[in-house]
Amino acid sequence: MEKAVALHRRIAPELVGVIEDRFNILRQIQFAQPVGRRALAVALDMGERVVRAQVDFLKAAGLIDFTPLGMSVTEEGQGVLEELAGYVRVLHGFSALEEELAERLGVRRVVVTRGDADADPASLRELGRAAAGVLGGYLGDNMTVAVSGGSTMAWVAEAASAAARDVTIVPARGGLGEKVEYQANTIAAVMAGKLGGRYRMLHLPDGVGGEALDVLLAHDANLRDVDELIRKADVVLHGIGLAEVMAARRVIAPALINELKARGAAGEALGQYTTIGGEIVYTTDSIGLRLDDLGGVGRVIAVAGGRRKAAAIVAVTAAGSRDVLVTDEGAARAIREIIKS
Amino acid sequence: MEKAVALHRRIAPELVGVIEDRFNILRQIQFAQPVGRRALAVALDMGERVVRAQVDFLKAAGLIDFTPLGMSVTEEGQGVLEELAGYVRVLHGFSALEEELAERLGVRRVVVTRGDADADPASLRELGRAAAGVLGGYLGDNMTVAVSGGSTMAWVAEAASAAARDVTIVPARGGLGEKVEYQANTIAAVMAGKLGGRYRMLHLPDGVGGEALDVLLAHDANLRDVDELIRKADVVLHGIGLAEVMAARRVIAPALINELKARGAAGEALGQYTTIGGEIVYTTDSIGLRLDDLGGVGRVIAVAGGRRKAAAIVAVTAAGSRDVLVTDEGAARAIREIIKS
DNA sequence: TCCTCCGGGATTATATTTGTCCCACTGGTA
DNA sequence: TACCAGTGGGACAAATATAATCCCGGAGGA
Repeated sequence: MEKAVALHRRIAPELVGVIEDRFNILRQIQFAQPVGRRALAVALDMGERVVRAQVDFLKAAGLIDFTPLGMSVTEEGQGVLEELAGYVRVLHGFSALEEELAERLGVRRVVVTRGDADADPASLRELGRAAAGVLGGYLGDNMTVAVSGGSTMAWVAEAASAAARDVTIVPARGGLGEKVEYQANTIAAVMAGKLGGRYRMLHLPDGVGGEALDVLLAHDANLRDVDELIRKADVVLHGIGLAEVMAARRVIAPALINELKARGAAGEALGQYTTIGGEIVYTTDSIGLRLDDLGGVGRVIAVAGGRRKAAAIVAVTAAGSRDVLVTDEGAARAIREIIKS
Repeated sequence: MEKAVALHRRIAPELVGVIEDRFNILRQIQFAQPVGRRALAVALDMGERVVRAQVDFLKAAGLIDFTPLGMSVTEEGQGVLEELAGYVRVLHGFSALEEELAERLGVRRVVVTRGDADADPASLRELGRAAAGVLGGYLGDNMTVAVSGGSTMAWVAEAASAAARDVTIVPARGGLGEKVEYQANTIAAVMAGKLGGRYRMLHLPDGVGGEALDVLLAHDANLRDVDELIRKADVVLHGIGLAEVMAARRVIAPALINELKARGAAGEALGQYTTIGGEIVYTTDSIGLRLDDLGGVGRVIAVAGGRRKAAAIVAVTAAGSRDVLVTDEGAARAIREIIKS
């Protein structure tokens, strides 16, 4: 059954709603039988004509009977209803989870994909595809997109496809010295390629702060230019990291790790470390967007998968990423466990 | 998977159509990749725009890739394709069976329902519903429908629902003295009630033939009237009986049974017994339609289920019932075994 | 070099869905 | 008895989705 549902979601997602509608109608009829078309429409908050179309179908399928007193489910309909309940439960699994997480995390929208990035790295591909789809939905002509680094974001860039013209991709924040293919600059370039747009780079060494940063900004027009572009981005797409993992990559690792641990940092995003309660406890020196400074930008889309990242996701969404969260089933279920308590 | 497929067929038949289309397109792409939209449309015998809509969907779902050389299936698409193949195989089970039987039996159309009437009498209900649906498809205003007797036909009558106005239901042939609820007269009346039409009766005692029949016809205007109506029927709906079972019900049973056995009678319909080769070996005395005399009427729909009836179905379709056969899975598979040899 | 076929865009024609009435009828109620 | 609320069914215009049929610039192959 699960296999069939997964296949259904994959190959004909537009018909998920049809099955849901018919299930709801059938259930409502069973609940209130004998009931009329109009009463049904009111109870289900659907148009009378829509209800009618579905109800005519159910009648033709022999699942309900029409009498002058109203409609009632047949014996066969009863049987189908029970089987359908199981199907819809599976079908609904994710959307229920999505709604629950959206509410509990205070995020506008949550998208859950199948799998668990920790258990099966291949599911990152699907996560990336889903995030790319969300991005496509928000993208318009001449927009600017700011992207962070990370392996997850690399998959998003890979899966992106053109949905608008003349987009500009910029790194969301100054560089973090890791594998080049996971750096924000690289990801911006790859994504620009996939989207058929332009990209700008942010050549900023790691760990530059204070006066040094001021000097750099004063002398580098390009840097100022890109920084300005970033702050006006229409869409920000960022990954979420585990605090300890991200900290371990930095030059000042030992000292930083201890400090973060002492302060209870759980997640990292856009150069800032935050506790599970949403308190920001450390900010790396750089330019560009910070997690606590997303006021000037448009939509913010966070992407992260794998159950190990659950706490980090909770932390980052609590601290500021308020629009869309794209995650996977493994992380989603772990998040639910966390926020339950 | 089987359960889900059955559920889909029941609750969202349009879903299976969509899935089939997308499966066919995906398979065709895999077969001919890289291939263009137009070439696909020709190969699949579909409109270019239709192919395009589906292909756009498959692209958005990440199952195929577009390149200037044409479309090709992605790795993910490959996986989905394999799962889909399993789904469609289950789905197609019946329609493949239907087509095979239609061809081998020389019948225009075969409809197979789930179950086996012998193993599970409840499946007769579904058989009846399917037959009623077929009937509804052929029915028009002011038409005349001739129906035979039998328990199967009783279910058909029960499941009938109005699809046209001013229909007249008549018994297809003079009475056979059995349970009143299975007599053609009764069934005509029930069906007329369900269809909101009129019915005519054929009050003819069993086993009346020769001179006695002539005398009756000469004196009974109603009889002549109904007989004429029957011969111009637009749709004939009849059951199929096992030769030995039907013969056993008759008054002259012992002698008749032996004779039929000697002549190799397998099936009975409309008062005539026929061998599996289609040769009619005995005709009961009565008026109305005979199996070998369906020239003047419109569509002929035969309804019978249960694997024990397989040979009888083969016999009757061979003898003359040439339009539609509605049967169940049990009978259908048994028929396939018979006609294979 | 041409020439075919590719994906994508655009426009028009056609179906389908949807909202919104009305109608005749039925069962319960005053 | 006469009503009345609620039923399924019918009808029709408006809105929307779908389909047919072009055309276009461009990439590969001959």
